[in-house]
Amino acid sequence: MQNQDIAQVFNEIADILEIQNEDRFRIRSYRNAAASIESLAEDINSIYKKGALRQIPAIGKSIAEKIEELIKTAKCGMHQELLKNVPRGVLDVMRVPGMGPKHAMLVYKSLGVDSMNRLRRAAEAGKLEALPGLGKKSEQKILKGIKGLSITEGKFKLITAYKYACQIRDELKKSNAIGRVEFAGSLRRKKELVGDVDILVTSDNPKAAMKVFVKIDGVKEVLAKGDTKSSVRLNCGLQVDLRILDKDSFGAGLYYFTGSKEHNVTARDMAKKAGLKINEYGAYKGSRKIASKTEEDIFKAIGLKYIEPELRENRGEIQLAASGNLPILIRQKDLRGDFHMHTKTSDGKNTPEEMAVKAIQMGYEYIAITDHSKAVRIAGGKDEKALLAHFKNIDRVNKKLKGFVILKGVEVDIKSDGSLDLEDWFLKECDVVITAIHSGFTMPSDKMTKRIVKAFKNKNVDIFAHPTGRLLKERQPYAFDMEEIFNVARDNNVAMELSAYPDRLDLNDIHCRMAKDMGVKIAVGTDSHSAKQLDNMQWGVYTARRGWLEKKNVLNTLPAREILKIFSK
DNA sequence: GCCGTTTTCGGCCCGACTGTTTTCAGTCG
Repeated sequence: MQNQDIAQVFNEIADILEIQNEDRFRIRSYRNAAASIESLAEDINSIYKKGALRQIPAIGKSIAEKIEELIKTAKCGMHQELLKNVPRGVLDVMRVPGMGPKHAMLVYKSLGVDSMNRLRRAAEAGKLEALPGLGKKSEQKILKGIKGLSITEGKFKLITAYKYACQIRDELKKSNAIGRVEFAGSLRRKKELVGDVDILVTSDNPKAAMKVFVKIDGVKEVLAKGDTKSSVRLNCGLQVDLRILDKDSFGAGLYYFTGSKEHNVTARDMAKKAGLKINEYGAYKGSRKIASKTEEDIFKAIGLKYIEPELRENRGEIQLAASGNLPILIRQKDLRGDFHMHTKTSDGKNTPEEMAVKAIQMGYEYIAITDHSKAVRIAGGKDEKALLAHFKNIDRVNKKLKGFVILKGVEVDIKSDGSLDLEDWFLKECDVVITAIHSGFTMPSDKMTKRIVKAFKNKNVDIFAHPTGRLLKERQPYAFDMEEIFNVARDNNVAMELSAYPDRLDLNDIHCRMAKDMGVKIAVGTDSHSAKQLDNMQWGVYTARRGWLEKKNVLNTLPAREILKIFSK
């Protein structure tokens, strides 16, 4: 049982308790526990072995016992009992927008609806309309909701959501009815996947502003329209919410709607204990408003240092903001180079020189060119001899460049037995050796761990690229023991890559934080296959910031001569 | 069910929108 599996059990328990109309605070406890487990960096099995379950936030006696039961038996008695009353299909039904616990129970009890299919059939047959509390409009909304689920499968990659959000922002800015425009929600926190886009604006004429919003090009349907809030769905399936805020309380609203929900709850709770109150209109002492204009004002009023949006996940940031010990997050301008990219020598589109020109424009001092090794044939991987010729070419380009250097590197494949795809004598010639897995993704965790450890023991290896191999919304990460790999990486001076490639973002935020805590260095690389893709660095920086990384944790903040010293080991 | 620098008992965030109602419940973020 992995962290995610256990979190899911507690979420299902919460769902069923909600359907059964149980005490809402008890329900929240299970939800909090699930969220807490999901955001753990460490494997919960090893926490259990250390006897430290109770030290996890939101885990008390009762839930700790259930975790133990799940680890030992892969089942939880209470969960099984609850599922006897409410089939799992009823929980699926709750994923439909507009179907909450009350309606789910209603359609189950009265119509026997226990699956998404049955819900669709009941709605199509007009059976929902007749139920108390539901009507024709609800039925239509539910039908639409079911369709929407299958189209979008929920979430969008950050880069995709950002692209749409920027288009809408630019349209809104053209209108006279709209003043300031800001993003909020998970988009502003730069989560790797975004469920919907939140946009906040000021307006002297809210009615006109809402009219502009719902008529923007690309809007497929209007889900809700009010004086302060409207929601639309775009043709691509993405939901966009617009909220109109007062100028005087914009900061309070921005803070509130940026979330996360868990962060807000903890911050409000803390404010409350200090005799204050915060809501989306301001911070209050009694009935007197003491701050509202900017986020900075709100933080100051409740006695906190400013918390960057990427940190607002209730992972300890509020406590550190209170004591003034927040990390100073890395910024893109701290980066002096990019370690991971391909050229025409393997599967890239540009030459080393073209890559260098773009990198110089970006203000970098160096790049490493790291083409594929021969085993990755599909990507035009090359052998030692071809790569040496390619290095000679890089030498020629380097002579032309002033104050900039191209490091000679390779992305060498780790074969299934853990050996590397190129000879040691060649790897010694390289300035930078990246290693990565490109095949045999399905081997069991212990075998995969051994495979990676063996590769790390090769003294020439500097960086482990896209460590988990996951592709967002496409491919699950392959299994290995992250804690052991981090230990071996630290002891052998191997850096872990944070791939800025927008489909990868690998390591993710939680693993970045774990690496930082364990003293493992991170190298942010774009894995670019064209000069233009070097711009993808921003997505890596966002994930690094979500992972609490500071300048000192990231290798490519160092000048080239220090990098060469470290990589020569 | 969890939690504790006012508490081991008594709290636990709260406002907007919708649809179905005749003053509000359900859902959402």
